[in-house]
Amino acid sequence: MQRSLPSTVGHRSPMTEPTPSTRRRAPLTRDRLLAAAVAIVDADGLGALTMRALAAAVGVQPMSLYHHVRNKDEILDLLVDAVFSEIALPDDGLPWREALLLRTASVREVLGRHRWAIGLLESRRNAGPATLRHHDAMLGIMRRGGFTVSGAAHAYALLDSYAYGFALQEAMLPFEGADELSEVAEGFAELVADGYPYLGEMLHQHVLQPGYSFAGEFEIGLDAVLDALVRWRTP
Amino acid sequence: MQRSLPSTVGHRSPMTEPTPSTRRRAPLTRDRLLAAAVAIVDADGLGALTMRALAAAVGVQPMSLYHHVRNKDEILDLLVDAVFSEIALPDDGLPWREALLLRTASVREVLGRHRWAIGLLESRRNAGPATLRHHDAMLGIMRRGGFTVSGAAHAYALLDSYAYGFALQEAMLPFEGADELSEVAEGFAELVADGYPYLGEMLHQHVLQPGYSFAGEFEIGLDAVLDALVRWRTP
DNA sequence: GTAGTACGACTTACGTTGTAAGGTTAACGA
DNA sequence: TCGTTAACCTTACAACGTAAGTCGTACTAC
Repeated sequence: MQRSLPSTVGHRSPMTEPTPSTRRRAPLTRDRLLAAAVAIVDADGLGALTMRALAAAVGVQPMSLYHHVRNKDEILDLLVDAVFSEIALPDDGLPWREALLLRTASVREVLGRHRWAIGLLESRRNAGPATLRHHDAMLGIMRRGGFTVSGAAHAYALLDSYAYGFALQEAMLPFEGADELSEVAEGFAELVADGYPYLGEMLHQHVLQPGYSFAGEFEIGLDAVLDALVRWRTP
Repeated sequence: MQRSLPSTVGHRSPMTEPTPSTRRRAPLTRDRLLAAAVAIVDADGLGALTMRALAAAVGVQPMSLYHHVRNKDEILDLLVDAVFSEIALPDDGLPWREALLLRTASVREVLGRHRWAIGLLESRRNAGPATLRHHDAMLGIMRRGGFTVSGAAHAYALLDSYAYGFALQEAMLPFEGADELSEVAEGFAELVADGYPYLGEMLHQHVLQPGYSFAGEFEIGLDAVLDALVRWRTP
């Protein structure tokens, strides 16, 4: 803003020379937007994803983003779809149990890599193309694996409930990694002594044992879930 | 600071007569705050819970809230703990399977009643007293039911993954109730025809059948999960 | 009584957010 | 040459969380 006008805002800047770089850069696509958005949330969490920050990341002014997405909500939808597109879908040839195991482990891996994703899932109702493709492929694996239609519905609901819920619990953990765990555990110790006997037992006889990690519970539970699915296959 | 300085903003309002009502109302407690907060989010969702809205609901100015809570985050922690305190904990005398079934159904019921809760869980790392009490009671049920310590850990992780994940999936559904469902389904029909054969099959042969509701999947999956737990009991 | 003090409310103000409204420029088709 | 259009920019606004400070009241201690 410059000196001339004293009081009025003077929306007239000296038009900071058309910034030749502005004119020559690639014209910004939804894909570039999305990639930048993923980078931001991966690095600094969902809270860091503001329209201004995103604009800065791709080198434009905030309002320019609205030429490529309807609003911030649409960006969040794109993020969710991007997450689904990262989940590995096993080869068609694999036996159903192995296929489901691989892809469900992939769900956990992807949700762990993008720890913001679980929080987004809850609020999104608009499934994107990658999401639909993913669900269709999963149903295909189960149908070809001998599950009835309603059986596949039951199995899929159970499997994904487990995967999402596990990821959610990991996000809720008050610690991250073994060192933080022992910190938290110490603080708990006395608190637990009076009033929470079973939590204390769990803490000392299981959680604080060497080699423990909550992540390890995942395969144990997944194995049990997969075993449970057979009831919905045609005999 | 007082009158002398002329140019400063003059923080001096004519002191709108002490509002006798102000002086006579009950002096606002964390509990009243919490109740008002729950009412707001139940009615209009998490987005409607602003410090200003909450203040208005309890009849004070926004900043007065900070005498009772450290910041908004603490309110969210209180909300989560309030949710846990609503989950029914069955009598000690019940057989473990029945007890786990009842309380897990209660989890779903409570998370369904407060549909904002799942979204909050993910971001909260500070377990409140009701939460700790709840976990302790659950572990107690399992330990007395014959589960080993590590077995109880496995079982609890699986059971809650299922419960949370199911609630999360319910929150993700693009429809709510049977009528909205058929709306969405119609829009899907052609989209599904080309490209998503298994989704189409599921839609027509299962989801669109009379009497279908995703909620019904809950007990089906829960039964399977409970069956799977026995492997972690002492023989 | 009267002074001291702490509590619980209030006011003001700041920086940040998403985005509505409209302006400017470069490229293109006629 | 002159629209038209796409992509970008500027300004402005209401709503947010909350820092900082003010003030009336009620409970104490003398």
